[in-house]
Amino acid sequence: MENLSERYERILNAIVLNYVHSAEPVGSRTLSRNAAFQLSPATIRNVMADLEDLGLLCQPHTSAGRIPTDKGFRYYVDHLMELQELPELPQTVQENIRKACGAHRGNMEEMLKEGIMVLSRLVPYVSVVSLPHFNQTRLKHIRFVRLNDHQIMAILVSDAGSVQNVLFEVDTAFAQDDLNRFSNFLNQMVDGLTLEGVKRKIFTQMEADKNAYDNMMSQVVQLSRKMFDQQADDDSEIMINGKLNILEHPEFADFERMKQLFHAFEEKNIMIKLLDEAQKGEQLQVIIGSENQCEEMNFCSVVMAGYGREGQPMGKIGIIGPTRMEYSRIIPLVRCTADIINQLMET
Amino acid sequence: MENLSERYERILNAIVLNYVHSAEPVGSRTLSRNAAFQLSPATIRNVMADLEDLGLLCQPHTSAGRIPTDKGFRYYVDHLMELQELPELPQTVQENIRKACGAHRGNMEEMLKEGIMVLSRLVPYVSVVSLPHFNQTRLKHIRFVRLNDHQIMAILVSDAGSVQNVLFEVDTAFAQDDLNRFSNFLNQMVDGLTLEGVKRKIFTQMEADKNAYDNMMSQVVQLSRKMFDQQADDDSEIMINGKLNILEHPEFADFERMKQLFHAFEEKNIMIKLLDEAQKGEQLQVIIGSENQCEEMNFCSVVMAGYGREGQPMGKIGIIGPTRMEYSRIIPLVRCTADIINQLMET
DNA sequence: GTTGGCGCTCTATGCCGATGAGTGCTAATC
DNA sequence: GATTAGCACTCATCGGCATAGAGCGCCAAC
Repeated sequence: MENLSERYERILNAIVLNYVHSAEPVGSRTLSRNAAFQLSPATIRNVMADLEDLGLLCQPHTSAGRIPTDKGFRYYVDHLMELQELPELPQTVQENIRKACGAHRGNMEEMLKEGIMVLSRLVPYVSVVSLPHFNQTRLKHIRFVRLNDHQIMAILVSDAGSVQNVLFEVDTAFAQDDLNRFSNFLNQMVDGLTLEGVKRKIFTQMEADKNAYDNMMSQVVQLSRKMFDQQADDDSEIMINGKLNILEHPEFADFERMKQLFHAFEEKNIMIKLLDEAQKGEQLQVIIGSENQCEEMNFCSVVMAGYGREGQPMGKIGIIGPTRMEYSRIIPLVRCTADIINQLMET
Repeated sequence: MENLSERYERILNAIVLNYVHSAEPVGSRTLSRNAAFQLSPATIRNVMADLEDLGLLCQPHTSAGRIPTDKGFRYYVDHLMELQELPELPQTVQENIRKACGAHRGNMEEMLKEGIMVLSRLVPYVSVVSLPHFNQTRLKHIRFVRLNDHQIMAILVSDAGSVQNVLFEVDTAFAQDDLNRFSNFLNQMVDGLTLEGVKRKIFTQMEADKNAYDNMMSQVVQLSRKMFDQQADDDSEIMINGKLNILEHPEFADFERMKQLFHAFEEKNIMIKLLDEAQKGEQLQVIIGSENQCEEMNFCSVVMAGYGREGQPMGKIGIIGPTRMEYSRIIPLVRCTADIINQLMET
C-alpha cells in the first residue's frame, strides 16, 4: 500500500478515531463539523469516495456513513498511529501492573495470570496469555516419590517455577531411599537441560547402555524411560481473562457472532493457533480482523507481544478486542506489560 | 404443599412436560387435544385457573397460556416425577460415562474433568463439579525438594491423587540429603492424617517442643511450619463445562440475563456457594429457580449429587440448566454419574 | 480544486389494522 | 354438581404504510 496524501491521511485518521469511539458509520457532515477540517462535507465526500475505491473504507449500505475496512485499520496502525506519538503508559498504570505481577515472582503461571487479570480490568477487552511450554523450559529438579509398591510419582520442577507431576507404574518395588539416590544422580546428569533435552539424553543413553543391567545409570535410565512414557507431551497452555468484557461492544450484540467467538475462546487449539500466528520474531504484532486465520475471530483484532528470558521467547501475551479497537491505547499497554514481565523474569 | 387431586396432578404434569419441551406457554386447547385427556378446553381452563390460584402456574400476560412457576416445578419434581418411574440410564450411556472417567483412575481431578465433559455432551446444559478440598483429603506423602540455598519446595501428595506444591524460603541452607531424612521422618509421623490434621499436629508439637532445638523432630517441625505459612489455604476448586450449551435455550436469548449468568459462571465464589447450598447430607439435591440464593441464577435450576469415598463426602457434581429443565432425564443422569465416580474411587 | 444544492437511497420509527391464540364468564347440558 | 359450548374480550405479533432523517453522488457554479 503506497502512501496517501496528507489530506487523505487526515481524513482516514479522523474516521478511524470517530468510529472507534462511536461504533457508528461516520458521515461527511460529522467530519466537517470537526473543527480541525476547514473543508465542506462535499469535499470530504469526494475524499471518502476515493478512500472507498482504495479499499480503505466501506459503507454498510448506500446512504450510510463510512467505516474503515480491515485494510483501513491496517493503514491506520502502520502509518497514522505513529504520527501522533503513542502516549507512554502513565506511571501509575505501569506501577499497577508491576505490583500485580511482582506479587507472584517465582511462580510464572501465577504471575502471568495476574498479568492478564490486570489487563482486562484496564481495558474493555479480553486478555490472553500462552504459558511457556513445559518441555522447553529448563529443568531445575527431578525427584521420584514412592507412592506404593507399584506406583511412583515423578516431580519435575522447571526453573520457571512451574511444576509437573507424572504418575507412572513400575513392576518391581523401589525403596524411597533408592529413589532418592536415583533422583540425586539424575539431577546431576540433567543439570541445565530442557525437558526435551533430558528426554533425548535418556534415550541415547539407553541405546548406549543396552547390556549393562545392574549399575545405577542403567536403573535410572529405565525409570526415566517409564516416566517419559507417561509424561503428557502437554500442549501449550492458554489462559484467558475478561471474556465478559467483549459483550459490552455492539459488534457482538449479534447472538450468532457472539456464540462463535465464545466457542473460539473455549477451544484451546484455536487460541494457540491464534497466538502462534505470524511468528516472525517481531516483538509486537497486531492482527487485524480477517487477517487472522481463524474464521470465528474475523471480527476481532489481536495485539500481542512475546515475553521471554535472556532473549529466549517463552510465550505471548495479548489482548483480543473487536476490530474497532483502541489500538493507540492497547499497543503501548501490551508492549509495556510484556516488558514488565520480562524484567520480572530476569530477576 | 398438600397433595392435589389426581386430575389436577395430571394437568399440572402435562403442562410441565409440554412447557419443558416447547418453552412456550401452554394453552387449554393444546392440552385438550392431547389424547390422554377426555376433557374440553373449558374444563381444563377451570383447573388451570385453580392451579394458578395455588401459585403453581402463572401467565406471562392475559390471553397467553400458562407456564409452571418455580413452585409448580417443585411440585412436579417432588410429587409427579416419581409416579412415572424414572427410566434407568441406558447401559450404553452408563458405559460411556464409566469409560470416560475410568480412563483417569488415580488422578481424581482428571477423572472429574472428564466426567463433566461427558455430561455436557450428553445434555444441553452446563455441568459443574467441585473438587475435593485438598486440606481435607488424606495425605499420602510429603517431600521436601531443595531448589537453592534459600528456597525449598514441598510436594504434598494426597491419596486422591492430587498434588500440591508449596514453595517457601528458609534462612539456613539444607542439603537435599537432610531434607530426604526429614521427609521420611515426617511421612511416618503423618501417615493417614488429613493435611488439616498434620497442621494441627505440627503446631501442637511445636508448643511441646519449644526448648529442644537440635533434634530431628524440632527441625522437621520448624520446616513444616515454614511450609504451612506459605501453603495457600486453598478455596475449593470448581470446574465448569459446556457453558455454551446454555445459549441454545430461548430463556437466555435476553442479553442481560445471559451476561449475568456468565458472570456467575466466572465468579468462583458464586459457584462454590451454589454447590454448597442446602448441604443437608442428602444424596441428591434439586434446586429450582429462585430457590437458590444467588440472584444471577434465579432463572436456573441445579441438579447435583455428592460424591466421596468410604462414606466421606468429598465434593459435588451437578448440572445447571434453565428452570425449564428435563428433570426426569437429568436426575437419573446425575445420580448415576455420581455413583460411577464413587465406584471408581473405591477401587 | 472547492463548494452549494438537489435528488435519490436507505434505515429507523411509529402507527394502524388484521390475525390468532387464549382466556374468563355464563348459560345450557349431562 | 360437574362438564361443556359459546361468546366477548385481551393481548402479542406481524405486515403494510407513511414519515423523518441521515447521508451519498452528481453537477454546475465559484
